[in-house]
Amino acid sequence: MEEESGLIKIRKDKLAEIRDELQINPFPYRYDVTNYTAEIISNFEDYSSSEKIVSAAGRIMTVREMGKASFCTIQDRDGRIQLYVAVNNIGEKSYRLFKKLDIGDIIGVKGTVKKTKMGEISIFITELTLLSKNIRPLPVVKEKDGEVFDAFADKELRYRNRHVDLIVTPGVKETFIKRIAIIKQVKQILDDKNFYEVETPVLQPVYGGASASPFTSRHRALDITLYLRISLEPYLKRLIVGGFDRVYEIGKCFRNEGIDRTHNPEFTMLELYQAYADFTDMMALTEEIIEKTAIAINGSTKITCDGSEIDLKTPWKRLKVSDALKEYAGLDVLAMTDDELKSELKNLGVEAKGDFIRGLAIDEIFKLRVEDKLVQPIFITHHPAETTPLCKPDYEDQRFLQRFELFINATEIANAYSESNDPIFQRKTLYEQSLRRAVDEEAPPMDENFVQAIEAGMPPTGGLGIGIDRLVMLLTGESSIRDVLLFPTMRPQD
RNA sequence: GAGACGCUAGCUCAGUCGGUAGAGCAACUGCCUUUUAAGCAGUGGGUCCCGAGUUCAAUUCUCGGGCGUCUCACCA
Repeated sequence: MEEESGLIKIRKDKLAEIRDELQINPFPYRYDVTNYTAEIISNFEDYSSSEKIVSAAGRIMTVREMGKASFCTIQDRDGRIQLYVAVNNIGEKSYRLFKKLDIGDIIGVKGTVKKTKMGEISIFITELTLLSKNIRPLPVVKEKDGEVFDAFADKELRYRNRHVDLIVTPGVKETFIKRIAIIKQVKQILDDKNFYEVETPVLQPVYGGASASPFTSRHRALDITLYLRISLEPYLKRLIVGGFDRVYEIGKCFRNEGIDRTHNPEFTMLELYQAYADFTDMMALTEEIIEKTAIAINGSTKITCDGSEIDLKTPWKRLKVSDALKEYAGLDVLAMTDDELKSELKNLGVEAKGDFIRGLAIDEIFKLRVEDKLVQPIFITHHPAETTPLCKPDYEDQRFLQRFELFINATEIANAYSESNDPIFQRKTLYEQSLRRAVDEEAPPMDENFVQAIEAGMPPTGGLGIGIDRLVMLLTGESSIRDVLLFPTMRPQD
């Protein structure tokens, strides 16, 4: 049992008084809510002139008690409204109840809507029903003229007690409602294009589709190790083979890595696969998804992130990795010898993992020299072939891939390929990748069943992955992934 | 992984050049029938993150630990 603070004891005593002295059930079963606070305020003229009886429910957020008449404010799903609570209007017993109520209690009220002398739209209540008694006090956050006083500001407490944060911190709930709307909008765009939304296994005997350490679990009855997926790719491609010509999934992926401003161990990915398409189709689709969603959510393609003004208006710039290195770092990597690349890496302080691999070296230099300069939306294309085994080489130059990454605000937002569908090539590249486990523990193991699926014949396919959390960060202007995750991963206390 | 910073009342914070601590809000009691960061008067509330060391004495100094925030690095 947690040790009890005095404040909780006092509230428990009040709870008992409400039950025993007033003979009121503090936790009744239901309440007929016919009005939301925001809706009452927007319909004020109608409701006040017709003297309509409104019925609303919400949590008490402020109380101003004055003898025999008082004011308080309740908060419901998307707004607040002031209540005028007078003993003449609700009677002695209800007023005695009101005096025992606290900030944080949930009540139902009925009454008419009027403006007070000070001009604030209020429900002049005639009926008060306690719906739930709070016994653990909430932080009391006050506001005047948009200025917030005594904010619930400790981020650790906010993340560990998100339920409290959602109640008392202005704007938090709105961010998550935006997140919901963003996902809904993205799905709408894909559904309109006849994509099937599917669900694939989270628990997998073999993981793949990315280079990352997995979380490991154990199935007892089967006595096998199962991994939490690190990407959606391997199973979605099996569905393309299976004849679902357009599929997508928005779901959690898990990577056993560090936590920072842009990384959480579990995060939400959108991956989609479209048969008969290539990476240029994926570029067009990416532009459409993000531009349309931005307009649907913010009414504009302009956003502000970490102080940068960014315009998501399409079309976006496209630049090959090698050209980006020329433009942003002054390096002509195509003309550089291996030794020159090695020395550049050394200058950047990178230690080689295993044998020198030219393509990986170029990719590494790109990340360190170019990525943080990519603020406006840009498709970076034609990565070195060695960076992924799952993508088709470009027909013009087999050293590079038909791949792009979308960068916005110096962060990778999307990644897409013309998917590899040559089974001979695929078996070879995946096998070679599995050998890299000797020097790179994040290289995934061989997935024989996946290769057999490709051997069954996969149509030419374009694939696209979008980090949903990062997209939400962009469109809400949040700079930490924790602020767009309802319950970010935290180390437990104690 | 590195560095900086933080942890004191329910919340936001101050403070103690080493002598076990304060404010505002919240809470409690009283007054108040149009308030809105309501007001007025009064009252209570603390393992000062944990442990060790130094000291007559540690919340304060030193060391170690925990947790977090931020920045950097890593994470196709």
